[in-house]
Amino acid sequence: TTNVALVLARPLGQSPLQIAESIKTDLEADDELRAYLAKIEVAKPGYVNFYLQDSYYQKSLAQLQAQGVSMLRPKIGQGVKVNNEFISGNPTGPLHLGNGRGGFFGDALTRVLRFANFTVTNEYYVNDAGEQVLKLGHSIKKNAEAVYGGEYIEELHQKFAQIADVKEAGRAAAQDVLQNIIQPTVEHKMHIHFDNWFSEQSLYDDGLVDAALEVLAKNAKTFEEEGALWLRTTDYGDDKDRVLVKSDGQKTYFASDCGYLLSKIRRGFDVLVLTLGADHHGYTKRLEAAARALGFTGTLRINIVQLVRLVKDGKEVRMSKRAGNVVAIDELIDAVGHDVARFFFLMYSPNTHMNFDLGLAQERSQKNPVFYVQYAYARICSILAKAESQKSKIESQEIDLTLLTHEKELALMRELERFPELIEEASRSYAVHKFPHYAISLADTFHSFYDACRVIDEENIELTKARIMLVLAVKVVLGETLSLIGVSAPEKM
RNA sequence: GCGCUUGUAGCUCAGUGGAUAGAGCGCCGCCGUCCUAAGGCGGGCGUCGUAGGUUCGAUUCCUACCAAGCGCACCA
Repeated sequence: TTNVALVLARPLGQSPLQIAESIKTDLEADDELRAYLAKIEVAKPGYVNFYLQDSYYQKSLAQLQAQGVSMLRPKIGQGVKVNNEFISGNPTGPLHLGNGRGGFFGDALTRVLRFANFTVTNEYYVNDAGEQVLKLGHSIKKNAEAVYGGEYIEELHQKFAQIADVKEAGRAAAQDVLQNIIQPTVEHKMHIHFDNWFSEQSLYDDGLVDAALEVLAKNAKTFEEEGALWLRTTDYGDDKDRVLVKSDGQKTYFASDCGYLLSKIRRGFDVLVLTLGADHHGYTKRLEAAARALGFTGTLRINIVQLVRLVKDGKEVRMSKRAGNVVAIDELIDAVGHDVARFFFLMYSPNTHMNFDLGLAQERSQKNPVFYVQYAYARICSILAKAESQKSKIESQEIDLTLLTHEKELALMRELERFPELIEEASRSYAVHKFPHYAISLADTFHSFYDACRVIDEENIELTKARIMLVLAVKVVLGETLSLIGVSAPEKM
């Protein structure tokens, strides 16, 4: 359908219906279109509705069968290098639910972009250089300046409290947290692979922070005031200018960020993607400012993921034995399972302030639509397995797809047709939450088809063959959709 | 005080400058010789937070207000 006639009414000074009619007349005269269109209709205020012929969908299905999933992959990412940085939780304790949500989002985004032929590097920024390492040191030494608590601090206390220097103790502990808590959680619990664990300390070791300060000074974006060095971020819409080097000569965390941005720029990325928790949204302006001041001319996309509120019996839960004052993502995954946790987080648009009811976590997991989707996939596999066992009867070269004219078959083919445009749209808008919704919708259409149309019918071998081809196509697309969001596609349930 | 985000069905959430605003869950009823009933079919009278504005048309854009979350360091 198109509303173009409504939009054109004013500039053309004609009535929408008049314009719609003339569009209809023109298009109906087009021989090429006539091959695909069953009819064109003008509706009430001025819509033009197009009806595709069944043969269009049948051809499309045959094409998918012949070319496989690669035909669904848009070219829009060809030759574009993307750096996708996400989670980047401090190495001072377990990852919390907000990290989890951002993690699943970033990972799914990478999967979608890669499917659309972008070249993506997944990166985790490890804040192993700053003040928080010192805070961790104090915490494991349990002295007056301790800030972190929880079971893991006990363990770190046992291991590293004897190290005399606080900073050294903090470094050792941070390394331990990264290797024994964060990385296992990310890789084994969340099923996320990072190409790069980028160390903040390495920026100093490699001179990138100083290099960034030089570039910024050269671009005349810095100034000195009250003994400190500032970046004029207000030139780029920030509320206030930001300090790079404090009056005591210490570089700020923001200086590290500038070094990190310079590293990404020098590595030649066309697109820089960052996903931040909503508690860091105040940084977006200064990061954008820094990137531009450093001379970055590519695309910078900062995604803000709203925090997750954990609720139990209608009240917010904050305490966790494991992590101290937050609930750890690995605990949640242990409680509901990876697929459920992932699907649940990914279903919601990043700017939804979502509530996760822990009290209903188990129950919710039983009712989670992920099972509905996976069940559709398992059903497909079951049908195909049975078909395989009767291969001799249904095997043949000629498959007549024009037999697929049932209302439910056409509905299913139309649903499949949505997938390619969804990829394109999502790789532009980063709206990855559309995929869980699509998966539900496709599963829904399939279940309905399944109920109405028996696939394997020994009385009607020709129809059986055509339907198997349709079912195969659904398997490919549904399987790909699940793979894009990182949820498993089980052959049996 | 300023800024960002959010306010849509009982609950959790999609959605759109346009045609009767959708899904899941919950609730009610029906469907079993047959490829997995973790399924299907039917049942929704919603002030799209409130009030204005722009528009032929606003739930969608703008302004104000109300409510919620999060920010506003020479912290990280």
